[in-house]
Amino acid sequence: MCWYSTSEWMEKIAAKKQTLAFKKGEVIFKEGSPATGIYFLLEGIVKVHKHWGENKDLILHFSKPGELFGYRGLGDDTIYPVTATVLEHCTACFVPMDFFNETLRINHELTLQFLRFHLNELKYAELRMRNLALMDVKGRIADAILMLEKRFGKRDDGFIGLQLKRQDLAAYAGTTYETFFRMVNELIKEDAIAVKGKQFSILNHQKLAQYGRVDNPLL
Amino acid sequence: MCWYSTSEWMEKIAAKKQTLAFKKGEVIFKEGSPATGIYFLLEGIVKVHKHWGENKDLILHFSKPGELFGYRGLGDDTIYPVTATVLEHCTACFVPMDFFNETLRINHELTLQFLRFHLNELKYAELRMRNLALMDVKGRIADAILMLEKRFGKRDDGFIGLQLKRQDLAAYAGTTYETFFRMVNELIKEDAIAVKGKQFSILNHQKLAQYGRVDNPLL
DNA sequence: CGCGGTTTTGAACTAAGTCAAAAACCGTGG
DNA sequence: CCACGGTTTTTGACTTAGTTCAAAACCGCG
Repeated sequence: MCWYSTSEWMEKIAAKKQTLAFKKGEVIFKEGSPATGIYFLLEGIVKVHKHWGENKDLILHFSKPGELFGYRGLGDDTIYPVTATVLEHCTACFVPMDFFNETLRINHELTLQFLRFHLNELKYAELRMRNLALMDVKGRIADAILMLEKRFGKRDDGFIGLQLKRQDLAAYAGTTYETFFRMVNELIKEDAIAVKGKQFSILNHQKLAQYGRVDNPLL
Repeated sequence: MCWYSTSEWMEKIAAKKQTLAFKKGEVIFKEGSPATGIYFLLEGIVKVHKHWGENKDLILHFSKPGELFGYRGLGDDTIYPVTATVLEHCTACFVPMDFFNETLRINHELTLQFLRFHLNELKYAELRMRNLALMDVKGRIADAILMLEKRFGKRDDGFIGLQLKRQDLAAYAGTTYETFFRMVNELIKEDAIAVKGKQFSILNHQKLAQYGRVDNPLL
């Protein structure tokens, strides 16, 4: 996910531009509002999500320090197609759209890396499309948990290095709170995972992967 | 969708490289097989899809002449994450991966266009993710039909310029054949669309858009 | 004319969503 | 240290959208 890992560009940016702080629960930008720039996350966790109807939304992505978000505002129309909300207090460095576009025009290496990054994002998005359309809820939840461990690692005690509300986990798996809850219980009963408060840990990757799927690039 | 429209690159390619012909029903490349290159479609229609389980699959995209497909094989792993199957007899020009990558390395303008294209693809994929997760079937079918008209235009008699099997339409909307059928009946009864064999036409965009959604960039 | 593939319909079934209401948990301020 | 109010968590009962299965009817075509 770190397309820019070999790029010095980001460091330069981070040093030069102003950094902003956002507190838990704050909305950084909202679906439908004009896209003014992209953000480079220095600390904290952000969720990127899309909503539908009154109180439904689907979480597309959790961003962690060192990653970009808001780049979905680039492209043909300059409106954020997603909302970004702070899950854990964060600081981010804001890069105005013009500046970023200009940089892309000039820096071929960066453009290539950015392209590469998006190719992977696209693949992942399409994988999830299929999962949402064809896989059952249990499988999607299994995938969600595997993804979390992969992306946020696990601590010494085995629990995943990121604690989320069940509501958010459910919204990532594309299901309701209650259904999520029931499925998690089943997974616990089957000794596939263990849960303690907001902490999740995977006991049996094998079993979990049976529900989810092998060909997930994030696993 | 025509990211390359202003690029001369494609013409050069099409002139230089060999073109291949595929007949209806033929699989051009298959999910999981090594990605050898990308294709530039000259004639015909191709569906790009992902499968799951025995007999389920989700259609991600219909490609028409003048478009690329197979670029999803680019990126970190060089395995096609999708299958491409011919819907209407087609000819395509094959561009080996190495060559394409090399071109990207050299041609900055092309890279930028390609990036732009993918940003839009990503947005669209994420929009559809949300639709699959949160919208009901009727809405997704409405969207599918609107998308078809938008992308393939309508003929003089008002019918959409592409005829698909219901099976494929259902697979695009992420539902079963039978459900698709029933929903289409409802839409007909409500005078939102008209159907004649494989031909679909939209009678009331307004009504259709109510089920689907305004914020679809393809509409 | 008959055969293979669609289309159409009905009925049964089930996965998942919805609603509602305890129970547990948590910070915070007295 | 406890009580309080609000947010999560946990459960049960119910509803329903959508799938599945199975069997007609239909249609184009060799």
